Amino acid sequence: MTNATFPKSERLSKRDLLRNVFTEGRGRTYAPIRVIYRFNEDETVGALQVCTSVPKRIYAKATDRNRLKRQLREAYRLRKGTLKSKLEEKQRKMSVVLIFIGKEAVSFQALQKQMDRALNWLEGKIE
RNA sequence: UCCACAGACCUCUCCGUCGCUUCUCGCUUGCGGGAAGAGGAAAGUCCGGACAACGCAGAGCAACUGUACCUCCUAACGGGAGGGCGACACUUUCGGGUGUUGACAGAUAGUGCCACAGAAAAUUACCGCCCUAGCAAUAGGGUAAGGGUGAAAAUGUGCGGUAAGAGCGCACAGGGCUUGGAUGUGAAUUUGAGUUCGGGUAAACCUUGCGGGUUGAAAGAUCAUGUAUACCAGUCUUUGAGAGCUGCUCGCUCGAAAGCUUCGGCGCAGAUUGGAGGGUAGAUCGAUAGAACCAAUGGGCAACUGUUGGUCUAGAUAAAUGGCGGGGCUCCAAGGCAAUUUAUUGCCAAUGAGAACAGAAUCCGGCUUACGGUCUGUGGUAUUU
RNA sequence: GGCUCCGUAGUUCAACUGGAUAGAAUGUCAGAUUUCGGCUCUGAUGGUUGGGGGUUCGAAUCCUCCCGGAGUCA
Repeated sequence: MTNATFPKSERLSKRDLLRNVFTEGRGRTYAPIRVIYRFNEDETVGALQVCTSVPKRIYAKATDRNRLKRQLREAYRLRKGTLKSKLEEKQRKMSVVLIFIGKEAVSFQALQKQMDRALNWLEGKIE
């Protein structure tokens, strides 16, 4: 597995980029995970930036939201290698938002399986 | 055994591995090593502070707002400790004791309100009783004993007294106010004298004592980018103009609202010229060593605190504690083994779970609310020996 | 993170500053009218006044603690 880290530079935190993803991005849903992505030409950021989110409307307690975000981030971190290397190969930049929209928590194995399918779909979009 | 209350403690642990945040060391400057990394409530934002900006000539009154038995603790508090008084419960050898609890100043400073019912809800007169006038019906007056109403009815009982009655007088009992003595730092307790008998409501207005400038870290400071309608200075023009989460502010005249008195200072707005650099987005500081924690010892009934020694204990900014594998421990328990009282006790234990409430956001002291477990103490209850 | 405000039938609003059965419209249901339906008329239905505790003789109203919702501040 190549480079399974998740430093701060790979997190989507700039306000303009985040707003653009939600207004102009394209998305698809894989079981409990909603994926939204958008290509960008910002020169100050790296090739791939990701933001995780859990809606407050479904999970009212902060502890539940924190735990789901950690699991979502962990599943992404372990499987993102091929997507990132392909982006660097094709000289493209991508912003991604991962939203947990399930009504109840699922096991980590099931989450990871759906994450694989979502990342494969994103790889297919790089052309 | 169960229930209630009070107090103390804990919030699984260890190893490996892949990652996250901060600090630190090393060098090859983006990698490696090391250290640390959520709570008792981090919550609600209900109080009190620290800190910051703005305001402030000084002072008094008013207004607004909070608070309210006493003493102490504390940086401060509406918090806490101890005490007083009242209420309730239990108990009693009827002296009291124990426990729980109270927004516990003033209703004898004033104003208001007290529905329905009732004669009357606070200078009361419907029935009744009594007196006078009258043949009588009735009229005038006296009265608060009796009647019923209501949440609440003019202190209660007895005797005297009277036309009938009435604290009108007296005795006993009870309450209020003023005042003297004793005890106590004080609230207060106890006792003597005088006076008095005036319903409730202040979580109605209010009165009295004490306190409060306003706004809050999205406060505020700095940097880079960079330019206004904002700011400063000069000149000219005009009489009304701008601002506001702050007791709105300002020279003269008039007028409406904005609180007053003494007193100090000062023109406002528009145009234009020059200076200067606002907003937006970002970074850094604020910002983590403190009214800190732990231990020993001294003081105090206690809250708390003095001294000495030791420790460094989260600082993130879309927001850091997670994933996987293994061991231990605890709990639930299918089932197995042994013993006998044949339905109980003891031992072993696959599998499963590691919980409940819940995630720091400037920081402290409290309060309130949510909630799992262990231990100790007190009280109650039932059972067995 | 701070500050401010609100909560009454299924829905939209009342209830005169504490006074008794919490009222009106609309909705729903039933009946009448109509060949049938609508409109119309009549009647009924529906509330732990967001929840708990307190003050008071009495609370939707006053006080306090929670719960839920909304607005606002760079």
